[in-house]
Amino acid sequence: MKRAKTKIFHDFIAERGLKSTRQRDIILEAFLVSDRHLSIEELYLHLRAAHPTIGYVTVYRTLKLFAESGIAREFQFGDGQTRYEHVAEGEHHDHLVCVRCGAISEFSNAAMEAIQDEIAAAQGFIIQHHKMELYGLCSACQR
Amino acid sequence: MKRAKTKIFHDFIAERGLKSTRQRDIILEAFLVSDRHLSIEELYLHLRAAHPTIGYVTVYRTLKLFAESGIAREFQFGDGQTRYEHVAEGEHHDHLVCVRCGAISEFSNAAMEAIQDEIAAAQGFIIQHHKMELYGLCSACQR
DNA sequence: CTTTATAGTGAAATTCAATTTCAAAATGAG
DNA sequence: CTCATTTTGAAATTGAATTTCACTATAAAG
Ligand SMILES: [Mn+2]
Ligand SMILES: [Mn+2]
Ligand SMILES: [Zn+2]
Ligand SMILES: [Zn+2]
Repeated sequence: MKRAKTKIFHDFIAERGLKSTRQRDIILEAFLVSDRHLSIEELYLHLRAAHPTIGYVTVYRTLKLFAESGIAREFQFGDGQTRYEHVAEGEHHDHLVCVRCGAISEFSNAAMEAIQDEIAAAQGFIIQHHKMELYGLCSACQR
Repeated sequence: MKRAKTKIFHDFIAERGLKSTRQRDIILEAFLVSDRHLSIEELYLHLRAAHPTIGYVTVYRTLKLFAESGIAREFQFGDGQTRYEHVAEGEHHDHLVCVRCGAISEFSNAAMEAIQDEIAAAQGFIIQHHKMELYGLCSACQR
């Protein structure tokens, strides 16, 4: 799946007449290897260890491109930082966010998505995307 | 219900040893009379017409107090502004947000809330609050 | 009706992540 | 290789949220 996302992004770059650069490849690799919901700052700091010359702005712009190309989703979990995760085509899940430790876990529920469609249909509304997040205490933080 | 919220807020003010001020009463009245999802800026500009001396910061701080007292909820619908709406005790609803005209409509669905509880229970997660928003085109914007 | 301690107000300053600007560097088509 | 175009990264800017601070208002006490 990492290979698939890499291809999707490279195709996107080609289609748009953009250029393939060393920085984009490095950022893409680091992003795909992570299984976290990374903020720009976090990914930038992580990269800086091995690649001190890559700038914050390049990480920022590249994550935006990932989202545009379809290999990433952008989130606001309310901690003041925009976060990104890589997702496979057609895949979808929502999140549980621990308000104490910040841990983020995932779930996917067909019944819930079906209800959303019903609600929208009832109001003649066409859904483009949605936000479904449960905030509270993860099991580890309940002690 | 406007009376009820006014009382709740005044009780809150009293309990916390805060003071009753002309500004807070004016802001409360304007807030309760509206049925919109107001940003700080919007409420501030609206108030300024009749009360030019009330400052933005006071509106900001007062809306925060409303939220703390339980008569208001705070939202981020992704347009870069924090929004507030007044809600009755125990009442709950979620939102449909039109990405074109910004219209916000509401819904409430017991089955959906029940599924949320199941999902959290399955992961041993304790929900404190949630975010459920459907983004897309309202019926008026589909032409 | 004072006095007085405490809270509130509003303008201005600050914060901070996001975004834009710009001059220099890199890419890749021809 | 050449050259038009894109990319990069540092620095500057933006904009909403938040804090600071000197002054004012509130209300409890006398
Ligand atoms: Mn996720
Ligand atoms: Mn609402
Ligand atoms: Zn936790
Ligand atoms: Zn609309």
